[in-house]
Amino acid sequence: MNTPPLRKDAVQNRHRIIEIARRYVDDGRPLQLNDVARTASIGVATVYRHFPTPEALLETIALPAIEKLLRRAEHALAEDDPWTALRDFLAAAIEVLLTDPAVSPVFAAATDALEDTSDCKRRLATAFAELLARAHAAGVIDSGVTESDMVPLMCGIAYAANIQSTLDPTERATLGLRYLDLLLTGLHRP
Amino acid sequence: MNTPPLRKDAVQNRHRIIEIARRYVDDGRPLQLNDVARTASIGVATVYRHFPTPEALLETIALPAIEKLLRRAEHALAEDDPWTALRDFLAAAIEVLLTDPAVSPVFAAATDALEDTSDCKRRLATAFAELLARAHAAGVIDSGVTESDMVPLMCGIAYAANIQSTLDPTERATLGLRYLDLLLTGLHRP
DNA sequence: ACCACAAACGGATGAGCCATCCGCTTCAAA
DNA sequence: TTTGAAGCGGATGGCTCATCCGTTTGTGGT
Repeated sequence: MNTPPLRKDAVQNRHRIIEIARRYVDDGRPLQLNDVARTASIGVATVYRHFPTPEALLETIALPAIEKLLRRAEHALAEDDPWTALRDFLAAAIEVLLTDPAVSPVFAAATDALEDTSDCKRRLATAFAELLARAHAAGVIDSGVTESDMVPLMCGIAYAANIQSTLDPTERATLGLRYLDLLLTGLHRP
Repeated sequence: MNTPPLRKDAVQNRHRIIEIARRYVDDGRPLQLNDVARTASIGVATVYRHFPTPEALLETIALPAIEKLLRRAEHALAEDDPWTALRDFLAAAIEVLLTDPAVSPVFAAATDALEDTSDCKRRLATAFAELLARAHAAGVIDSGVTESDMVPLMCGIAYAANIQSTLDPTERATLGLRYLDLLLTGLHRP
């Protein structure tokens, strides 16, 4: 099931595509494969061969940030106080969502283009479910709220902060953290 | 500045276009003007003449719902208790946002295609600002939250509820109201 | 060093969407 | 009924998308 290693010109092209694509998402330009190919001075077909759809490319771009978030979740599991653990992780999540524009579309998407993305999201969901379960067990959070509420709610906060298109990314992140705080006040049972 | 009345064949076409377009948004299909024209058995140019962009058509579709919301806001201003007034209005807003798929993109858009839309949004903002000011004056709401927070937050809640693409519109509305409740718990100062 | 072949490349190309332009039709005021 | 302005429609050129296939390039074996 494992694929043979890529040829060295292929890996080079792949990196170049990812590098150019990263600029596109950072600048908020739409990720059009033809366009990326031209900018990268690489044949269209090459880009399509590496990334069959814009989503696949976007997921590749977003993966490192999602993996980072996964590590944060696992790290949070080491924290003693369940509420602190949950809150800190959620703050990290908001920060990632608002800092890297590639991430939120990937979380919002119903289906994933890449196996890696699904894996990572699944593991993240597991870790987060554990964080939430501990908070529930300790009685520090509204008993009605589930894991399948939290992902959309986080995306919703990111969305709300992102609508403020006049603000720069840093300000948006701050705003997002404030919104999170409002929500958490609503969820917290001291 | 006021335009001459439309010819009767023109108004008929206009209605037909709106009627077809309404089906498109209700079904979640993308609102492509060429496509709408073909479905309506009307020339492409006619559609483009009435609605220069998809946004203009969408705003026309959404306007009645937004006007309804405006009336709800004005109605809420008659309510005595500032918190009840605010809460009821926000609940109505969520309900509209989640019931009519045309509305949230119009609110999320940074600029409006139609003068009418801008007018209506502006008046709604004014009424809402008044509701919020009363709540602040009565000290029943977090003092830091402003009107320019609330619109995005409402859109965020709608967005969060809409991500649950497996649910039907009614269930999504219920979910949205629950999310609103969580947020309001965080905002309320009894 | 060379060969052979698989892997990867690139761009020409056809399919499909968008929106405009302009010759024709229809309405309504006189 | 006439007349001209308002409205109509679809052919069309520009643009994006993604595939196909002839050519090039890297690699493992001799």
